[in-house]
Amino acid sequence: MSQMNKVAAWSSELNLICEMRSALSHLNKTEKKIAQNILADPEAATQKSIAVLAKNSGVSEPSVNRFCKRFDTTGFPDFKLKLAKAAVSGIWETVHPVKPEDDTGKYTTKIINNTIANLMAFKQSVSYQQIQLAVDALISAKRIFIVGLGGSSATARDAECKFFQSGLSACYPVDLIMQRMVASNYAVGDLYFLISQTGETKEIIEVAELAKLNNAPIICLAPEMSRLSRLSTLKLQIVRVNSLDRLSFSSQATYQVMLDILAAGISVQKNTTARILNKDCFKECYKVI
Amino acid sequence: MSQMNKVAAWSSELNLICEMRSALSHLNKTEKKIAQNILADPEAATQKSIAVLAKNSGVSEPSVNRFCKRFDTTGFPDFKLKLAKAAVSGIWETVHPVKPEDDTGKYTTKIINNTIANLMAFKQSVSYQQIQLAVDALISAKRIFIVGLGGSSATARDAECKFFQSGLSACYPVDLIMQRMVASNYAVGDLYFLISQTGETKEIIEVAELAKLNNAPIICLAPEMSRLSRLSTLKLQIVRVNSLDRLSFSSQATYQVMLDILAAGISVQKNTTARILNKDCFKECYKVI
DNA sequence: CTTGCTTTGTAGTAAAATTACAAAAATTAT
DNA sequence: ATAATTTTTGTAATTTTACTACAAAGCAAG
Repeated sequence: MSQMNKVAAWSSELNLICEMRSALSHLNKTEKKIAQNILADPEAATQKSIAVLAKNSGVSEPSVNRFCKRFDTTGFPDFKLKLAKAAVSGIWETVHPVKPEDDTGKYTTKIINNTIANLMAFKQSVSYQQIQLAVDALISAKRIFIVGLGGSSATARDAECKFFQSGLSACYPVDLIMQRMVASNYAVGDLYFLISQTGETKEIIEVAELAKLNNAPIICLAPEMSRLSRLSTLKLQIVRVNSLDRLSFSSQATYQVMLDILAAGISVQKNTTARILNKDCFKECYKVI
Repeated sequence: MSQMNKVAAWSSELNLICEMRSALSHLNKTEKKIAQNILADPEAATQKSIAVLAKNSGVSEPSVNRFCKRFDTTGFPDFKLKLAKAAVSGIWETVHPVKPEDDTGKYTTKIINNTIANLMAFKQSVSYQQIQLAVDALISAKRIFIVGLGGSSATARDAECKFFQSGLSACYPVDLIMQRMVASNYAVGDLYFLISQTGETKEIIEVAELAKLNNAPIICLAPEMSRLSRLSTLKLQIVRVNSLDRLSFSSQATYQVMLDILAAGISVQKNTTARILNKDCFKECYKVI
């Protein structure tokens, strides 16, 4: 009974999963068994019957039932319902690393959830002002040169397509020598758009330094506090949820969304008729998408 | 029974509430009574028992049960669970188009939300079995040729990087002539990985047809029911939340996440030590990321 | 060691959901 | 128009699931 009130007092929090996690240390052994079993995979727990859950946790059914009631639910079915809701809204709370023993379903959902988590973090940290400035700079530039190496080369190519589609003159030189050439031959109206997931790769820093020599404007898409970031005039910083191994998810999806945002901004800012015209013109050359 | 199949076919959509709403016009009167009763207050419906819901709707209990099963749930409790989730997801129910009058903050959050909605839909519709098959096929292939055009060229490049990073022999021929050459010179052990956002672009269909002539295995990353999809031996289908203008968000992020999943699958499946070795070897050549 | 209190499990009960089957409605063919 | 067939809906029985009452086990204080 004393336990009951204690736990009930925390139930004002956001969601069941949070509650359970924070209550964990205050629970007795039977309750802890149940809680840990549920927290190990809340999504899966919502599919189980009270009998299965009890057996899996190594406790009796009434213990599970009592456990549920402690978290101000009317019983097991109600608990499952609230758990399901919490699992949906709480995907981005924690990032789950992919493990070697994960089966297809496990690693698939983990990666999707991790990517969503990353996007949520991005949403909270993104600076509208920086985006606005970037859009202005991109629109007013005569030529945009995009550089990205390794894993970011795909992102660079994507940027080229999207900017071009929005009616800008964008170019992504593929090889390193061309990139250096482009960086050293700055002309007024040029803009460099540099992409890096680390912000530390030697070759892209070189490109930035070359551009810097001519006081060229540089927009970077890179982690904050990176070397590339420091060399740039305008920083579009990407926060990382946390540094997991490369398996668990890539942050490229977030980069791509940033490009979508810039493209939208460009199109919105230029008047709409012009945009449609440009889009159609582009269709002719490329058979878009 | 005929109805059953019809409705089940739509169930690849985002969430139960959307599904019900869009199915509404195709339901018969008994089903419609139930659907309207639930849609009037989905949140409340999750609290009711099948008996109450049946009575409120003026139908029998088994009718409610049958109704639930039409929406690919295992029964009433499962239906309630999915309904609860759908009711929570709130923001993701509808995808918001970017409008010309939107300010920076508006279109930024819209695009992020839309992308998340798309990922959620993807998560619900993705077939683990297909992923498993694709991973198997990729691992056992001697050479993998990737083709993507226009907007998908960036995705193709990304696939090349990711597969390569996982220790596979992947190649993305950039120009069309090379792509055709590669497609017509199939050798045993080759695998074609074709990417298209429409699945209808003439040139990629050509590539698929060339490969098909030699009975080559083709994996496609394309919308379901597209021409490219029909030509492929293994289909990794991407569901679109709905077809908004290209401004509101791109589906490329979802494609990229699919690649992340495949890469993870490959790495998990091959033994871990080999993976790390390959990664390091790759680092030498490329200075990864 | 015993008493009193708390916690946990067993067994029985109640409720909820599902299935099998039959009746009714709707559709089709004659 | 009506008989025959198919589809849809409801009734009743069954099964599953969750809950309650109570008893046994564990624990703390005297």
